[in-house]
Amino acid sequence: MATISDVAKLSGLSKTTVSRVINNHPYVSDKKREQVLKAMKELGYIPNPSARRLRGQLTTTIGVIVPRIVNPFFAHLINSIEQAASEKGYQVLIGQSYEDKEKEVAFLNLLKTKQVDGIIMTSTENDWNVIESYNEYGPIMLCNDYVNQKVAPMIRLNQTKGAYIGANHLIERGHRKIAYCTGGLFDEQGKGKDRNQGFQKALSEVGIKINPKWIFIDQHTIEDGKHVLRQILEMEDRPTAIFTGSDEVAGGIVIAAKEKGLIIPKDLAVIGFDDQPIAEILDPKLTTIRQPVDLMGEKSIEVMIEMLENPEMEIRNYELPIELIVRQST
Amino acid sequence: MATISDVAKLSGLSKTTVSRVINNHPYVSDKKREQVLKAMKELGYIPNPSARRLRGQLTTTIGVIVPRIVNPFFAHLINSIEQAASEKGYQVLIGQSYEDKEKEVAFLNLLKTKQVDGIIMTSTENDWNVIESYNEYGPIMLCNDYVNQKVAPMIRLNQTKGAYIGANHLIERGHRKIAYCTGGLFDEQGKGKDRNQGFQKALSEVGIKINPKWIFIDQHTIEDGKHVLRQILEMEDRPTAIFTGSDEVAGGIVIAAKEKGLIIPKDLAVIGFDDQPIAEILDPKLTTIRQPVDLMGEKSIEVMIEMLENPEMEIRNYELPIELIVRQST
DNA sequence: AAGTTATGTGGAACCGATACCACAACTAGA
DNA sequence: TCTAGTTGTGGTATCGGTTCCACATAACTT
Repeated sequence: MATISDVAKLSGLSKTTVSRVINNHPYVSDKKREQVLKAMKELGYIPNPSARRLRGQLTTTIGVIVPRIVNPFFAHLINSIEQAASEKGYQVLIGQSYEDKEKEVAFLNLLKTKQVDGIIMTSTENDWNVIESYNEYGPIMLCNDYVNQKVAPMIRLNQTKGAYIGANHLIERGHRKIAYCTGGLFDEQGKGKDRNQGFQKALSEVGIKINPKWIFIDQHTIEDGKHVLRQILEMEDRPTAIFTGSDEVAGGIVIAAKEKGLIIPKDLAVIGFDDQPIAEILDPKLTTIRQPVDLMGEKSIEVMIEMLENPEMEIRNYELPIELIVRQST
Repeated sequence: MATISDVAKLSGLSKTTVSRVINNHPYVSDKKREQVLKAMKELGYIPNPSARRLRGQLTTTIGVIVPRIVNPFFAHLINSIEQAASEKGYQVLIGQSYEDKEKEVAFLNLLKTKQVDGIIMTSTENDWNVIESYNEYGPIMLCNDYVNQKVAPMIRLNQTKGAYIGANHLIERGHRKIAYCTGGLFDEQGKGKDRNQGFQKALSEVGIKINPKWIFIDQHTIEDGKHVLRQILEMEDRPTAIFTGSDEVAGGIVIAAKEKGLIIPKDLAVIGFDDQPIAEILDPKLTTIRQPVDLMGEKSIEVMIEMLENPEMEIRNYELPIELIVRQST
């Protein structure tokens, strides 16, 4: 592998001049610039990122933490972040936390060792005070998930509103016995709590009391959804509609319901969250709450680069529109 | 951020000794090892990977190229590779080629600059002679996709057999008018060609001639599948069954067919490929050919590490089982 | 007892880039 | 014409590790 010294030697110039050409510094004559460029091409030279990272500050790499890429929502989010980043000349380093605190910390350490310039977190496992301690090594921001303190820039959706319009839609369809599936455990802060609030608000506004038996927590996958439906079938007093925190769980419910001979939405109305591809694949197609993934990615990169260029930037939240997509499952 | 010198100073020893402790070298007395460990903990020291990469050889990082992570098949493949890698103490660096030759080359360059120890390619965009030129900088292997020369270790499935058993299944169900969707263009080598052969073999064995009007190339997405169905509907002489190169295309066909009032499998039998989650979500559930993603990931890492440890290793192919999953769409 | 070999430690060069500093040459203003 | 500023170039220290080499001491051989 050719090094900067090889290029310097071949072009008959110094390493400094070569470095200036690489980095588009001023004060290099056109003639020597040409010489360097020619030598670089001839040798197939590529600067060694390790050396640059070690010496310089900027790595032009942004880290993105997701819980798991097999979740299509996050796959699409990564995708949109990467697209936006590459337009700005940044690379993206993907890390999966697998919902594990230690894995998350391991990834945050990339900031310490200057492997990435900044980190976009799409989920948080550790408490904020743990994460915060890494902030001195580089900017950290949140996209999708959030904490309810103004500690870092956040790209967020109004989850309260999302859950509210979803629940409201069910109420407008005439339902009063509404079940609720959430991904989090009890979620003292962040997405889960806000959705809970939106859901509760919609119901209490029309005087519906929530039946605690119809609350399902820690539901994530299609399998979880199937299991929820089975539980519902065993109840004497069954809900007529169900609000879920993800299209996958909703999908599981729809699939299992059909297997058991239920008609959707007549026997059970189901509403999802995210507007993932699965929502259109299901039969009946899923009514869901759309999260604008592409916008989220774009905005994240925009804000991240702003932070990188101006570390003293004011911390603020960016709220993106959330929208109800009515299809056939309600 | 603490450096090795800080640790050396605090423990009252030399950088050399600290380095030996980090790397588990012999010839360090227990007493000094303890001192170093204590100092490391006290400072929250983490070795800087850039510095290690720059000087040393090993990066304990393996690169994986996929076309795009939003394709669930590849998301799962990455996932299984990452799981296996992390068990062996390796990290994984994910690169998306977006089916673009230049992006693929850019990723291969990580090998040149010692950012990764080796690369696992799950798809190939460039000709092998382009890719081969990077082989001198580190091991390259193929997983999923392959070329028909014994140039690099390959983890592959017998695609010919896969297509053969799929087509055969349709024939056994009584179909003689069978359409064919493939992902590749004309695919002079690799997966596409082998599948074509398997498909042709099954048909010609029972004396069926292929109708060129029923061959659809370059089909990848759900949308593509919908489009294929519309084309079929416009034909005077329609196929009664269709073999597709991916569950997504098959899914699109199923969805569009239902919209047009066709009954599957009565009016049209559909068979997919990959056994992705979508196969079980669809209604009717998709008959498909399963690729053992978890096995593929495990085996890839096993072989990659073997290559890293023994560069002179014999090049061979590893064939994994492929299997027909019969559900409701045929 | 003298000569090997095994064990333990530190100094310093080195990996490949960047950036500070010194200096040369040229341009412009007074 | 002289000083001050602009433009262009190279030498060298530096980033944070690893590794070669020299050297010291302890443990075995004959």
